[in-house]
Amino acid sequence: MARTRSARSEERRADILRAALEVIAERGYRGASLGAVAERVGLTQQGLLHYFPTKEALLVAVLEERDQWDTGGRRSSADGWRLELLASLVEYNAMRPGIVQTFSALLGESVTDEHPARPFFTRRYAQVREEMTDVLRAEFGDRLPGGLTPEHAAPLLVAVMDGLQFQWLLDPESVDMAASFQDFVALLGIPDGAGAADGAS
Amino acid sequence: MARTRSARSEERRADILRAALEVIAERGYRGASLGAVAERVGLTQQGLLHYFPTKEALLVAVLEERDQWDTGGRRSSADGWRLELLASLVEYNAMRPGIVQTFSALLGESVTDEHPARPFFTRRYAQVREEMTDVLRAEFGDRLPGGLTPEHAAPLLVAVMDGLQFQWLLDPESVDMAASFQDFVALLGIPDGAGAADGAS
DNA sequence: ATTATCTATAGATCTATAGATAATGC
DNA sequence: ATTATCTATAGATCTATAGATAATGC
Repeated sequence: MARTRSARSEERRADILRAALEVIAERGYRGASLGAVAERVGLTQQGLLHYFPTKEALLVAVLEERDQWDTGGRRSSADGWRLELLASLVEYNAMRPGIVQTFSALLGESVTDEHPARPFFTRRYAQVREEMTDVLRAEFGDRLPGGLTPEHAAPLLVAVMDGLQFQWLLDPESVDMAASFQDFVALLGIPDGAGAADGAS
Repeated sequence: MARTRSARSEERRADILRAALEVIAERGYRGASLGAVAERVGLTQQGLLHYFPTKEALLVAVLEERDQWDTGGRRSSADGWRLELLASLVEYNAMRPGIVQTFSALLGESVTDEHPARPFFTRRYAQVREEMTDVLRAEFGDRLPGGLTPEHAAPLLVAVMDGLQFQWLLDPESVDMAASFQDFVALLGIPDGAGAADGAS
């Protein structure tokens, strides 16, 4: 029943999503107006509603795209991922402040009551913690060199990534997100202080 | 010239600030309306503006109060604080989801462009990292047992606290904020895996 | 025919200003 | 007098609906 959309339409939708990411990065979801997004793609606000019938539908599409972006580039299950590869993801993110800002702003807003992104983030974090747990267990077994179990390390890993993003967005000059994450990886993965980071911050 | 406000007025202001914290927790700063705050203290929106002349002035007052709350209860300098005491702060926070939600929402919003809380958070995080560094150096010297320098450990400590708050707010059943933070402290402070956490998550 | 856009507009809000009136404090 | 509140209201937005018109795809 889901008829295929024309290529032209698909392009438009992609343009709108791109614009929405930008506007949300600048003003958050609540602060973003459909008019501002529409303007960026050369449409009226009502023209935009032809593609996404409500503001919330647009948000959902943005979140879905993210989901795909996150999971699409990756092999299905835990294998193929390594702790070490996470570090390169963080490095990659450090080159895309726009995207990081969009999703940090959405994550922040999502903790407020009845925010439409809240169920998405709740689900997603549960899933990410599980995946991380699997990744760590595959790599290290039931106990990491640093002493934690995979179950205990997973939420910390996620917390460090998110927390560093906020500090870095607020003050990119003072926070080296990738280097700090490496420090944390060293802490998890290396039992004694031998290989701990030493570079400039 | 700054005349002392009457006790009655001071009380009203305190009530308004309390109400503002609640409304911001529920809807964020951008989503919070002066009318909603006013209603909670039994004033009209215009009546509230007698105490705080603009919405931004109210936000600033909320942030200042936080600053005082954070720094007020504490001895001035690094000494007196210990890594271990941070853990009890996290435990304490786990009992006050409202406050945590308010400030997590504000932190999240603040990464958007020109958000009025942005300079506040930028300044505050730089300061907190410095303080943490001092605390760690006072306790451990130039190298923590886990191998990191105080400068490297500080941003991670802050990141873990913030990141865990988001996960916990989104899903309090699944995330034990205090226990996870303890896990991290163990990682920082204990060289081998001997004392690493083992309790239920 | 269907899809893409536009104009017009209803209906909600929201912040902030102006100015009146009631309550308090010397 | 000064402080605390209120009513009235201007001026901006914002989302979403209705319905017309232009462009495309069979």
